[in-house]
Amino acid sequence: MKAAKRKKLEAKGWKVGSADDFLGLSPEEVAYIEFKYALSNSLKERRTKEKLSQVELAKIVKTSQSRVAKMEAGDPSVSIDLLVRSLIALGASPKDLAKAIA
Amino acid sequence: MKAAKRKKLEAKGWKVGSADDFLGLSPEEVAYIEFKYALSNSLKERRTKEKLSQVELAKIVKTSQSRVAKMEAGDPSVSIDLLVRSLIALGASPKDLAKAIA
DNA sequence: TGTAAATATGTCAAATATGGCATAATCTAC
DNA sequence: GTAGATTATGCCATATTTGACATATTTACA
Repeated sequence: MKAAKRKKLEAKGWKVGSADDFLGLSPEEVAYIEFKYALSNSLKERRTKEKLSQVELAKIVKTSQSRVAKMEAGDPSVSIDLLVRSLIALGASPKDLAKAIA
Repeated sequence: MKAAKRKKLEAKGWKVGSADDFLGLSPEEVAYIEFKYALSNSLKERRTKEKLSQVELAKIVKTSQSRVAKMEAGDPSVSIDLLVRSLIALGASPKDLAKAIA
């Protein structure tokens, strides 16, 4: 992992370095983060395709606009659970979810 | 949803009825639960295929045997995050994950 | 059968995620 | 430009998830 990307992740609050404190994330950590990013992107895609604002989506998912923003930003404070529930609320099927992460 | 299955879910702690208090879960709730079950099953499959005990897997994932048991049981107290992290720790690729949930 | 390994279940304090709120930054038409 | 809408960021009290532990139950096999 490049130092620049690493810095960016650290600045965003990712806990980097539990496995290797200098060279970067472990493959497992990378895989996990990429999994989340994939869901984030899929969520943003779906929302914009439906021409919903974050406020409108927040209402549908019963959360707040700020949390929707954090979901789409891949903020480390948001769980995969919330991302999946939000995608489902937007009508994503299991196949859609599979396609998003594969 | 059948009353029997419903009772079983309720007994296990699923919050049933937020949408429709008698007839069952909302489609979104069902989709979410099925998503989790798919990951649970995939985890158990992988673990047994690798001939690992729950204790051994717990060590790999840095959790406890009891939590592994709950993961595999689809216990409502376990998050998708933990299931995904565990699957990744067992070597599941994004494709594997996609296949598990599709 | 007994008994040892494996798995399941219940509980809890600590860690993490949550919605909600305020406010800042950014975008969009006029 | 600037007003209004949208999105981003920071914070916090509450809620949920966590690993760990004890203990119960089931399984495998002599």
